[in-house]
Amino acid sequence: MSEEPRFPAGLPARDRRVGGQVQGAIKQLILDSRLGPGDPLPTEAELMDALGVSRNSVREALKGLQALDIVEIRHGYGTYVGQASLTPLVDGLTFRTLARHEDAHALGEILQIREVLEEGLIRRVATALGEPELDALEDLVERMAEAGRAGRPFPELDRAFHELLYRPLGNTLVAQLLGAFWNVFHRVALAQDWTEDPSPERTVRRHRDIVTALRARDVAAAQRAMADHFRGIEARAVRATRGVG
Amino acid sequence: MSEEPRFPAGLPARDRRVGGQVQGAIKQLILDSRLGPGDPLPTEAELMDALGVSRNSVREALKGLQALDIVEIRHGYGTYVGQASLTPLVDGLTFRTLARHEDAHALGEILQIREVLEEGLIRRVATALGEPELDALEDLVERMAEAGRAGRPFPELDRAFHELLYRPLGNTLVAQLLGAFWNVFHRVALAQDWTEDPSPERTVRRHRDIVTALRARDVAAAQRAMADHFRGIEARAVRATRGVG
DNA sequence: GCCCATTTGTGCGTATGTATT
DNA sequence: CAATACATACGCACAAATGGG
Repeated sequence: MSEEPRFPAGLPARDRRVGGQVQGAIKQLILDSRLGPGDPLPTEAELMDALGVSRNSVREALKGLQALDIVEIRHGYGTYVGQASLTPLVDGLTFRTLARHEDAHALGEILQIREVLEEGLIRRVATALGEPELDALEDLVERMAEAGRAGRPFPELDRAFHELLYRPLGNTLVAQLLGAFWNVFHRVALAQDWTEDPSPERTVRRHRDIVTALRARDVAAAQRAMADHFRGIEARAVRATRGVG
Repeated sequence: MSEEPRFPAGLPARDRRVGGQVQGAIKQLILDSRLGPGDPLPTEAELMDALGVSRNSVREALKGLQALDIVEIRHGYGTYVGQASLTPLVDGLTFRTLARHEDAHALGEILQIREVLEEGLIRRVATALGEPELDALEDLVERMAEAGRAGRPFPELDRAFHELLYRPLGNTLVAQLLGAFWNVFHRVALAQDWTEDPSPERTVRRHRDIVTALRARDVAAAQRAMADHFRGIEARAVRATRGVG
């Protein structure tokens, strides 16, 4: 077994895994250039010149970064720094949940994380919520009740409620994370049959209980209301999956 | 074949382009064929034939799926179904944290999520932990103390402690999620200067307090110990970032 | 409205690296 | 070691989209 140098003298030394190296180089370029979301990146031609690789390699690297929402590619216009959002997590988790053949357990895991997060967060946000925020939350509950009476589902209102609830924390990541889990959960649920809420008025009441507890500054009651809320979702989930299986 | 309506500009562009469609087709192929992690995928030639697109399009789509850990590409061997792990989240969050120019706030957000999660989880796991698990945790603490006395840092032991702690929950997602946040946090910290723990014995003691409280089946004390643990990390973080800024 | 330059998207051919048999 | 199968990389040509004159 000879340890001869792998690269002939006449050829430029090319690292293995050029694709991965190019991705790293582009990420480093963004960091070094202090570029923020929305800022334009060099064109593919400039990148292949700057990095000394072919256009295909540049494009494949950009495709990988696009999947991570690190870059954003606009056809016929240019490449830009992405938002680095949590959409890759949503895509990955939805696929993962759909691919594992026992959806019930996978959905239960997601649900438990949401529950732990929201139960802990509501305690932290309870004192930070002012009257205007509480009014806005109550308004959302009213619109939920309205939609429920009209027989319309209200996933957007539910989502908005939870997002608004934790806004005072100023933690943008936790909002996006909860949104991501919410997306995965409802997307997987949509891929199966159980989109209809069997008892909307119950769901509305649980949300109203949360607001009431918060208005009374009763942290423990708010936590209990949130736990009840998730117990309701859980019951819905096991009933649906049992019905399917 | 239905003609898709024009989407508003807000939608991510990759969902309506051919490249995105090829990604979706490959994902659907995996789901329809009931393939699991590690199973082989059709070769590039077969994919371009099956989907009616060129090799470049297939490769770019695969590169995107590889970034999401949905497929795994082995040079010269073949493409396989990936683990759908949370590595994309790690990559995305590390980049996001490094790209936002105020690392302190971004790290604080991650830390708060870890804290909320672990504080809620330890309550749920407290009753499920048996004597063997507690012994294993205590053993880890002993090895931490040993490493601390020898002046060696012990990030792996810290990581193992928290992973072992929540194993009885049987929630694989939460373990991976905590691991992902841990990775991001320490990777970003490594990209700056503050890798050294100023007071290892303090860190060891906080872990020991957690085990002690768990052994006494004192849930409230365990939660307090966990909160103290994170208070320590927080203090370390603000001190380091203040020193840098 | 049309044309045109720029930029990304797609397809094809070819050579090379890598792992299995 | 040779043959085979496959991914990796490069280069070129053309199509499609966008924005501006």
